[in-house]
Amino acid sequence: MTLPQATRQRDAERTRAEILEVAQREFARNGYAGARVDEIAALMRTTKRMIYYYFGSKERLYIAVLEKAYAEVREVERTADVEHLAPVEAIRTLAELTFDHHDAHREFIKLVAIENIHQAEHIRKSEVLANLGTPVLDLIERILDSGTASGEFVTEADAIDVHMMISAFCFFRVANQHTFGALFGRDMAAPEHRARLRRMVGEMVVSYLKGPDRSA
Amino acid sequence: MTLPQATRQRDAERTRAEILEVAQREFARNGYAGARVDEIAALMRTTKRMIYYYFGSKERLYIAVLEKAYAEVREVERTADVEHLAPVEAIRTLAELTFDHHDAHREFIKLVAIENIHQAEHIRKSEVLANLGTPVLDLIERILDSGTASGEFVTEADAIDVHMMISAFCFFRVANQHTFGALFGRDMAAPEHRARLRRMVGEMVVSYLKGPDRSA
DNA sequence: GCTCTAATGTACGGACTAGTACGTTAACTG
DNA sequence: CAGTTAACGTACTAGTCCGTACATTAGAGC
Repeated sequence: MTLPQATRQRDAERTRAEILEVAQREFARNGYAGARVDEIAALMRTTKRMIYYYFGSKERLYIAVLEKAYAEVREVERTADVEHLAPVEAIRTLAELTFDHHDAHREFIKLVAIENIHQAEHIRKSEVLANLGTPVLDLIERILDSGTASGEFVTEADAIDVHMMISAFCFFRVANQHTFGALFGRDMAAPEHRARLRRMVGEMVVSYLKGPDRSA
Repeated sequence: MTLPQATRQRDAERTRAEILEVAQREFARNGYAGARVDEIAALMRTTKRMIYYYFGSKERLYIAVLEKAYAEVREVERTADVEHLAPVEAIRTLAELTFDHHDAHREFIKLVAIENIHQAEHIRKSEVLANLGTPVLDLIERILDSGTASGEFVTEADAIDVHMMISAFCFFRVANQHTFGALFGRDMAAPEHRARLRRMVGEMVVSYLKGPDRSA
């Protein structure tokens, strides 16, 4: 049989994938400037030569890592299934799923933080990422429309605002856990806090959208 | 007169201060690993030799930058005067002040983001920062107690949670503006969005604390 | 099996970068 | 105004790090 064997010694796909995987860890851990090409090579079965063979430069490797990470995240977003729920529960569930999602993709969070330090210059160099629409915005918009129509939501807010509010909470809890922990002595990643904060983000966005008119 | 003149050529205080100032810009712009000691020196009236004379190493310089930045921020927090307001307005105003504060200290925000990428290892090395209490927590606690006593706040939340919620929103808007802008085409720093988001953070925290029991 | 090329390994270069050895001078003290 | 020292400048080093020239081989197609 001439089918590609799992044990074959030369396998472009596999080598490329391994480089991306190891590189993501290294970049997430040390930032762009702090990441070492030699270190990435040392953690692989292959050599530094291959990194340049497949990606050309440290920067293009970094961009490839970003593209892969964003692609995976988008895939998860696409599978969020909350539209069968009533608006209040739909938006609460979406917030909690976003929370779980941030909780589960810490390396991605770090890459985003790193990219912001560099003012997103690498994302802007990538045609793939620059044109990456986000289906979650459409989803939020439909939920908001539905909630406004039924009168459950009274606060005027657009989908981007709501997405931002949810993301801010979830992102901060993961991205800033270290300085927050050092300064306030609270580990936001610990199970007991994690569970409470998860409920909090749902309550927060629902309360906000239901609006202030409670003394009516 | 032997008073130190503004034009004197040798002035330890002034040199030290200038190094810290330039270093803060350089670290905030490029991250810890990306910052160049030579570049800091090139942007000053003095030389690299002085950086090592006063701070000993790149890392100790970085820690000194962090300490100074945190000290300034704490000073601002200390001057927040909202306790004469009723609980709802107090917490709303505090949120908006926090918003303004983040808006005005972008370099500090970046330093915090950078420090989190390094898992706060430098903060933990600093005795000054490790023991930096935060008066804002006491303030929030008093507001919450007051609001709970008057029945205006029904949601159970502690001061750290509320502080986290506010900080997350304000921090994210500044820290993630670049990737957010690149992906969603919205500049959260633009004046029109800035003003709306400022109202949003106040509304958000007030709505959350007032709680869900509006259909009573 | 032979050939051709994609895939891989080795060894090194050139530029950069944190840190320092050594020398000098301004300014305070008495 | 002489002596002392804190403050400062120059020139260099040792090591690091991205990138590459050159050599080699596995495997696909004929």
